[in-house]
Amino acid sequence: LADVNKEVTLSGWVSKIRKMGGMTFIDLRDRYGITQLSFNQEVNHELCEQANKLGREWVIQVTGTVKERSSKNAHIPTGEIEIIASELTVLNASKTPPFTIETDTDGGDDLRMKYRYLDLRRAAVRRNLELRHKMAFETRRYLDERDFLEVETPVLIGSTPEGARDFIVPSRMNPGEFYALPQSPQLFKQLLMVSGFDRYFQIVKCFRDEDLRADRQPEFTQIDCEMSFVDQEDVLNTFEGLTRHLFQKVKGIDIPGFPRVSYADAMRLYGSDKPDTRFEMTFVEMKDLTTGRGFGVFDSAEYVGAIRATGCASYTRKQVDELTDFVKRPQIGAKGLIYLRYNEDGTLKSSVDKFYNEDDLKKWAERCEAVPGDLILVLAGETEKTQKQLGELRLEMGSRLGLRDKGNYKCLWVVDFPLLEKDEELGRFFAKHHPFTSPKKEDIPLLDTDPGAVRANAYDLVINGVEIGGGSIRIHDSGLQKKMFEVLGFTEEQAEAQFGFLMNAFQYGAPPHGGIAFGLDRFVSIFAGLDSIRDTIAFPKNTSGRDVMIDAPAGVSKEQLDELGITLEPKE
RNA sequence: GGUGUGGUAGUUCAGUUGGUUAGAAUACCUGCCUGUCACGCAGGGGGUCGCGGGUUCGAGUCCCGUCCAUACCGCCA
Repeated sequence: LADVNKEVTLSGWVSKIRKMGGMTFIDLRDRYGITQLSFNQEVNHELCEQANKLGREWVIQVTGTVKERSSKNAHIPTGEIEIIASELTVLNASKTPPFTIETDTDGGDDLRMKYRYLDLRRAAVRRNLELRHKMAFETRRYLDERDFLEVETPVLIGSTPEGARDFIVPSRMNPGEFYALPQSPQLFKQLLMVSGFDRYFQIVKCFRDEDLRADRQPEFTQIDCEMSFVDQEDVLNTFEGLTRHLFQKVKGIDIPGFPRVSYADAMRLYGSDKPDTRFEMTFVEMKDLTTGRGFGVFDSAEYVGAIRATGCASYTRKQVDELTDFVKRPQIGAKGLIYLRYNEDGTLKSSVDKFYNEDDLKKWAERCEAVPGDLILVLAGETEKTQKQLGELRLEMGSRLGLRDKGNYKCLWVVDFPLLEKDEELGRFFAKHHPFTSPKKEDIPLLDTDPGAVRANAYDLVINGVEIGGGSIRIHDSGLQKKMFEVLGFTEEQAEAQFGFLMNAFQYGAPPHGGIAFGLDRFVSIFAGLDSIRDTIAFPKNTSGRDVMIDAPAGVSKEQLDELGITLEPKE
């Protein structure tokens, strides 16, 4: 409104045309929003006719005077003003786009990705990229103020067999040999610590050739950080600070200090190493209360666990059946679901009344701190599996009860991860984080006796049930590193061949160090309230790893293959 | 690799028990309309029902295969 009566020149795209007969209104869209242009037959007949000939998404330049509208639109920011056009230039015509360029577009995901350059014209998508920019910018500012140095690390590196599948790049100058794209700059950032860059960060593309999900892309961006002369507490404090800084500067939200939970407690209370702490509904162990009444399922179970759903005693048979079907889906894999209704009138009704009398059930309710109106859901079986299943059920109930509000942010550190994970099929241990993660000092003796019980100086940042980042304090002692490779089943030769350069470097005065990496795409999706990271990325891939816009990947010419010394087997 | 869901107009979708000429909304085109902003009104054009095979007098609909998309499981140190 401050610009009223000023003459302005605007350039942009024709978003909408409303022809009223004697008047024509055009919504002009540019990066900053929508402005209404007004044309009037009586005032300028020729210009109005010209405006009537425009089509959607034509690029135009308009000169005119800013006027206060006689009828205002309270729904849009520029709804009080319009431009009375005096000059109109068509800079470029446009084909009619295959979907509407609006916040509530009629285009499906498939089509939007094929015409991503049009999709990006939509304010809803553009805002995500603006948010991403702001988060990256504020990250750089926060880390710069704390003397972190951004250093670029190579993208063409060597393949390592540990961890995710590598993307492989053939080397023309070294026929038969291949680069790999980094899954993360892990080794390089540790080498930078040896070099004395005691605070490093990089906002960096990483690559993993694994199957995709809504929150997984083959190339994704990490805020990758490493610090020297620090312990776990320093790293946690620094990056809790970064997270709070981002919430403050980008979302305008003050988040209190992050609670911490050990991996063991997270599994015991939530059945997940990335619990959604926007709601409680923690697990209650029921094994001792449920054994010895002749109910075989519970008697034979290693674990019996319950959750209490507040106010759900009124659930119909159909609703309980839905929950039973939910936990019995193959992806979850429970055998069945036991319920106990604590009715409003104080009576108790369960699906196992045959085996348990009212006193028994009363004890269940007490253990769960249930009150009349509550519904108790019980799963039983092998401990680890059942906890995971109960965790899925907990999330489902949280969603059903509306306890997972996207605008409510709960941050959590999960700490004390196990160092190793046993692969039951191969019968050997793998590093849960990576092989350079340091064990807790007091657990080092267990490396020989009970490796599975060794806890690591490793931590994850979880926001609303999404793993946003993780890291660890690394091993900087070559003796301990050797021991670690031993436990992981590496021969000395294998360790030397794959990580020799790091082992060598560690012999030249490696400082104690540790770090963390945040998934920027996921971080942005949480801030934007999106379930998928796809719309936080300008040009994402679909679930088959394809870019449907440029149609990649695609075949290459025989000449290109010949230069690389690559021969393709004919498809069978 | 596995399980589920989906594929019909430019787009988003509906389509009954297998049965006449496959519909709606929106977009597009034409005309009318001087304060619209999801403008309105009247009219019009627009379909390889993903693809291949089968059952049947007859298939968008049923069966088999296949491709594509998507969510999840496996996988993702």
